[in-house]
Amino acid sequence: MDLKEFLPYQLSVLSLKISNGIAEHYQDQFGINISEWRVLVILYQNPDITAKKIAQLSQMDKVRISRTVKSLVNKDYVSQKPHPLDARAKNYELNQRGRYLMRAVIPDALRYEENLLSQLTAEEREQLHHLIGKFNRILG
Amino acid sequence: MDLKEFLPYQLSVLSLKISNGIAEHYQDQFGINISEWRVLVILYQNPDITAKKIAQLSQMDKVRISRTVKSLVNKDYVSQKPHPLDARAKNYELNQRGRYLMRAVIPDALRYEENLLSQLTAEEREQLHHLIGKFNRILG
DNA sequence: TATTTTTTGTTTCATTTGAAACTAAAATTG
DNA sequence: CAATTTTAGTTTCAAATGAAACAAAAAATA
Repeated sequence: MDLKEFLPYQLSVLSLKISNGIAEHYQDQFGINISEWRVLVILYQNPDITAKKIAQLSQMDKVRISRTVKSLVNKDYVSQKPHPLDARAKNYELNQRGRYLMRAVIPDALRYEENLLSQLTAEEREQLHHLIGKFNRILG
Repeated sequence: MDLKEFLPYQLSVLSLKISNGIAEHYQDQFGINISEWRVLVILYQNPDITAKKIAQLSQMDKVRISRTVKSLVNKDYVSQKPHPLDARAKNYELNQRGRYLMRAVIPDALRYEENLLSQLTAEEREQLHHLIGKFNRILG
């Protein structure tokens, strides 16, 4: 039994390497963490949604969403308004500063991904894509 | 820009799914967490080593090693003795209970991995192995 | 309509984490 | 061989996390 050959271990190490690299980069360049980045992407594509919807779309826990949205409102990237039909909820959307930020961050993120993927052959990229899909189906 | 298609996001979700699944399983079945599991595997293969050596072999932080080893000693799976040449360090090894535990845990872990891998074709397994190696080389 | 149950979101609490500070010992240097 | 630097490991601190308890509103039920 060799830990280094054990698949779950390999995946965990790999994924940690990638997320830590990205987290550090976003923090340095834009002062946002991974949770904030994820919520920002969701809001970029889905204006005027509630925390619940953000949780669904991001696969993140509701406590984390609550805190992340609060932080993004404090940092003045996101604005909130009362939900028209449900007094418990609020609708969130990127404000001008938020949209401006995203126009800088997104190309940067895509470059990061592109840089990673560019070091694979077309065949390897295809295989990677296929395997991720397969694992997600297996793991539900 | 679709978060669900973004490679770092996909990898993070995938790896979290797998580690959480395993962590829960180990906790339920054996009362040990991922850190403990990793250190136990290392000690199974490397008797009489120091915390520093465990850190090197496991890729884990020294603070985490310090706490994990302490916990394993408290749970009476690991014994310690003074290092013959360095009074700062101790040598750790599995005791009888620890070896007994590992004889139960390791086949269980291998079954878990086996079950995951068995749902891939031989070709997919080969590709997976290749891609993990490649990513590790890319990411240093 | 009044009561109960469910849902949305926040807060509290305990746990995990690792950076930084620290202790003590070993190695190096003058 | 004293003084300094490095190393092994622990403790302290602050941040991140999520389960559980909570508040408030909506929905379901009687």
